[in-house]
Formats: sequence, structure tokens, C-alpha cells
Amino acid sequence: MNVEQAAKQLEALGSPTRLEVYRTLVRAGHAGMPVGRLQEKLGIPASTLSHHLHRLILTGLVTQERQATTLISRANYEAMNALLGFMADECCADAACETGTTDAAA
Amino acid sequence: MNVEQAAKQLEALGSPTRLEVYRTLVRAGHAGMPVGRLQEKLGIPASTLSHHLHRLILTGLVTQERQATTLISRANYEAMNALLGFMADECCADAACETGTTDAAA
DNA sequence: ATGCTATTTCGATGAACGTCGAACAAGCCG
DNA sequence: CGGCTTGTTCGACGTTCATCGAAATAGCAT
Repeated sequence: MNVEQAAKQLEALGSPTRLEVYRTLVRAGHAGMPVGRLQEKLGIPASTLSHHLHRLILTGLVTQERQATTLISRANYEAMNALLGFMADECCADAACETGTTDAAA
Repeated sequence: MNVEQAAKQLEALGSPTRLEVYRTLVRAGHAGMPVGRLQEKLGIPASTLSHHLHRLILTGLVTQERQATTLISRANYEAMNALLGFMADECCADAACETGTTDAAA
């Protein structure tokens, strides 16, 4: 994972609409969710959703699998983990991160 | 941390230039780094850097402190942790994340 | 083949972004 | 005060984005 790739994924996640889409997909678990259902659930026009989905797919954050007429979208958990890993890695690379969320050790 | 806020921070981190800036700041640790030094290190025009820095500050990802003539910028580790926490939380909310990065259990 | 459902692609529009140089403001030093 | 260093703001440019409805496509059933 390099900076460019990370930035791309971050940017993909950086739109409220897209983050909602991704979040919904993530919560759907490994079963995924058809595009139509996603559309109903989020209440956004199909073309807009398709556009965002495409963007998410381009960055590797989401995958799709065709099942007859319906297209199942799924969050790519490995990609998510890689991104999270990159961020954490960058964060703790040199020093820092001793702030902790609560108190942390000295 | 709500979706809107997370999206804003994600978007802020979603530009290669800004991610580089942030990364550099993070690696600089608690000491932070003056804007000028950042500029030298990254080789981008001062006005561009200032613009991105401002953006990062607006989302709470970076803080600044004046020391005489120089402005010290610092990564806000708490914000980073909160964001990472949000992402991880969303990721593992329902199911999933059993994929692991290597093989994981059955 | 015809029709149906599910989803994408096209085309357009307004807004926001990233980038830069030039001019400006703030604060220190001699 | 005069000048230097540090960093920001302004104005502009072209690019990319998010959004939508309408039209096109893909696959299946009859």
C-alpha cells in the first residue's frame, strides 16, 4: 500500500454518500447486497448509486458478483484492513500515538 | 463521530498532496513542524501548502501553534484515533472482518 | 422473439477542487 | 524605522466531482 493508493481509497470514502453506501455494504456482511436493495435503503437515484458504486469498485473497496439479473455488491474487507493498517502504520511510524483515546501509559 | 464528520476527514486525507502533508506531520511526532520546513521537505509552493494545511485544520486533523515568527503544525493524534476507531467500528459492526489479512480461521 | 426486471451509460449542469504566482500581513532584528 | 523572514490571502485557471433523468444494455422467462 503506497500513499497514492491510500489517498485514492480515502478519497473514495470521503464523500458522505459514498461512505453511507460503503457503510451499508459493510454492515451487510459477507452476504453483500443487491444494488436495487441498496438503492431502496439509501433512497438515492439508481444512476447516482451506480456511479458511486463504480467509484468504490475502481479503488478496490467494493467487489461485485452477478447472480442472474441482480448484482450483488460486497465490501472488500481485506482492502479495508489494508487501508486501516496503512493509516495506523503511518500514525505510529515515528513517535506519537501515546496520546491514546483515554490516557495511555507514560 | 458521525458519518458526516468521518467523511469530511476522509475527504481531507483523500488528496495525495494532503495525505503527504499529513503523513509528514504525523512522522514529525509531537514536536510538529514549521510550515516552511514542511514546504522545503515536500517541495510544493507555499500557497498550495497553506491551502491544504488550512483544509486539514478545518477538519480537526491538524493543529497549529505560533512560536514567534514560525507556525508549528502538528498532527492531531486523537482525531486520527477517533477516525480509525469509527472505521474499524463500522467495519466490524455486524459480521465480517473474519477475512483477516493472511488466512484467518475457518 | 417479446417483454420484464435490474443496472449501467450518456449527457448535461452547477459546484468544488487543486494548483499557482503575486500581493499582502505579522512579527522580529538591527 | 527599514528590512527580512514567515506564512496567508486573493484571483484565476482548468479539472474533476456529484447529481439527475433519459436512454441503453444484460440476462432471464414465457
